Amino acid sequence: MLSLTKKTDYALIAMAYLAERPSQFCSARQISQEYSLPLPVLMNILKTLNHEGLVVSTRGAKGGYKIADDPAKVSLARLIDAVEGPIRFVQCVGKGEDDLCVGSCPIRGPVLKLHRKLNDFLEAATLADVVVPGTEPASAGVGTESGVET
Amino acid sequence: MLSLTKKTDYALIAMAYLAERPSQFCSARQISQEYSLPLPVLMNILKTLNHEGLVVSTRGAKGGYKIADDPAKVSLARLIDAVEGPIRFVQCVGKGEDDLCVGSCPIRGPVLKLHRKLNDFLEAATLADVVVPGTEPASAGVGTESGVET
DNA sequence: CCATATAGGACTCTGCACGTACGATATCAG
DNA sequence: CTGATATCGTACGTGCAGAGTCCTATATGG
Repeated sequence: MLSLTKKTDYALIAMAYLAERPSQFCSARQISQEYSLPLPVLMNILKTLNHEGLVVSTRGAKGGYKIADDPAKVSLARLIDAVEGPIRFVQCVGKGEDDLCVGSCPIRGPVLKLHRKLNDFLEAATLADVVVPGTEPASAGVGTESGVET
Repeated sequence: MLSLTKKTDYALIAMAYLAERPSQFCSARQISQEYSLPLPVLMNILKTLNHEGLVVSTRGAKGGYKIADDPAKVSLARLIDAVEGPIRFVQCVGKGEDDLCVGSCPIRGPVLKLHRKLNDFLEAATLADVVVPGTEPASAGVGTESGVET
């Protein structure tokens, strides 16, 4: 349904937390308590992030995680890709020989363009856009300020 | 995982098919045979599209579906919303009192902005962009005008 | 009347998101 | 050295949504 999973939510929160403390190691417990996230889940996510190189880890007592790169250099696309796997706006993006797209699919080309647009959008949006409250992420000239409720 | 479902794929194909034949009624069987889609599924989708007012239907022999509006006026957001329900880039968009966002969520505001950007992007992209091959789909302030060319 | 087509359900099956659990390993404090 | 704390790796279980099927009713054309 065109939504990110909770994993990405958690990952975003954790990365935001770490981005604000770039010089210290923070334990998963810290973050989970701060935002009431289920600890085991968060640990799994941090493990993944570590494995993908988005954070660095230190084991043992006083260990924890630290952000690996400058938040301004971490695109949302990379984060999502790390946590959820490759982004595929439509099914037949990465294959080329999808069962639907065997030469007869009339919407393949344009939809691919849309996919790239979305991808570029997520590439351009960085962690810094999410962390810093005042920042306008990628020219937000859209005035849709009304009624987000329901 | 940030992807559209097959329903949307099918709906897009069906709508594209109907958009190219705006003056005649086409049966679900026609479309399903043309693109090798499972007929019952396609019928379900067309039923939904009809219910949402995106197509008009005629029952009985020689019946079928016809596109309801000008393809240029049908946004992808509307189509997706019709088929898959409300678009929610992140979990806590439509509620305001999500379990995660009880005042302490540090990424809520910026993420909401991202959500709106994505939404506007899908609002701006229309069926015509998908149907007509040469059209540039929706340069709708999503930023990143990196010339993505096939 | 009969064939064809949609209308509108209910229904099953499967995969993934989500959360849990356990043992192993590495570091710090005493 | 020993114990406490933390990550590491992996495996398991549950619940829900996506994907597809089936059935009956209804309307139209021949």
